[in-house]
Amino acid sequence: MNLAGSVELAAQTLLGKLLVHGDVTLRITEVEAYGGPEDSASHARHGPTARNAVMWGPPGRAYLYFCYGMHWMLNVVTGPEGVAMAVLVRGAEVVAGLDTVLGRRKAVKATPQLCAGPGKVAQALGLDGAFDGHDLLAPGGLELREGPPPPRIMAGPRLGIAFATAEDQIRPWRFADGDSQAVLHGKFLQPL
DNA sequence: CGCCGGATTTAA
DNA sequence: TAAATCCGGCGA
Repeated sequence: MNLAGSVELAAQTLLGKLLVHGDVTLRITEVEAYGGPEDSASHARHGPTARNAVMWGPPGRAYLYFCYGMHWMLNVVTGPEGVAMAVLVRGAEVVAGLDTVLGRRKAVKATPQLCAGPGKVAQALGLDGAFDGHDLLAPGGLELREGPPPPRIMAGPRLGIAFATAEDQIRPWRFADGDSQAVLHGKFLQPL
């Protein structure tokens, strides 16, 4: 899969791809692109630090970070090595391992929103900081695999980035599978 | 070294 | 609508 181009195209490419960890397989339904030379919403905006160092590494690695004191967020690093780009996985559908996911999510039954939300995705896959820097393209552990691309892609502004410049807040770098229910706030999206 | 605030979720 | 909850980044 092509993760080396622009981060917004890489984000669209990741829609429909599969995340596999143990007996759990998720299909990506919602993503957001971050990074590039000038993106005031990106964790890379202040340069490399111990936390975001993986963003400058080769594409196909996982970037895990802890947020709001309680949630882990899964990103897929994209772009050429030396350029900080990453795609936040915001939503997914359970393809396999539902019982494991229900246990981790502390849910009784499956709903379309079971893994709709970045914190939910990482929790469903059983991820934490130990997976930061993990190679998603190599076999073993957490893997990113090919999957059917969505027939329709929706796009809109990214969420939760009030600290960014107005220009970057408007930038339509959030993408979703137009036919999936595992997408939050679908009303703010329009066909790509 | 201390403060500010965050790429969120959940329940009331 | 607010609380939970903690660490990274920045300024002093």
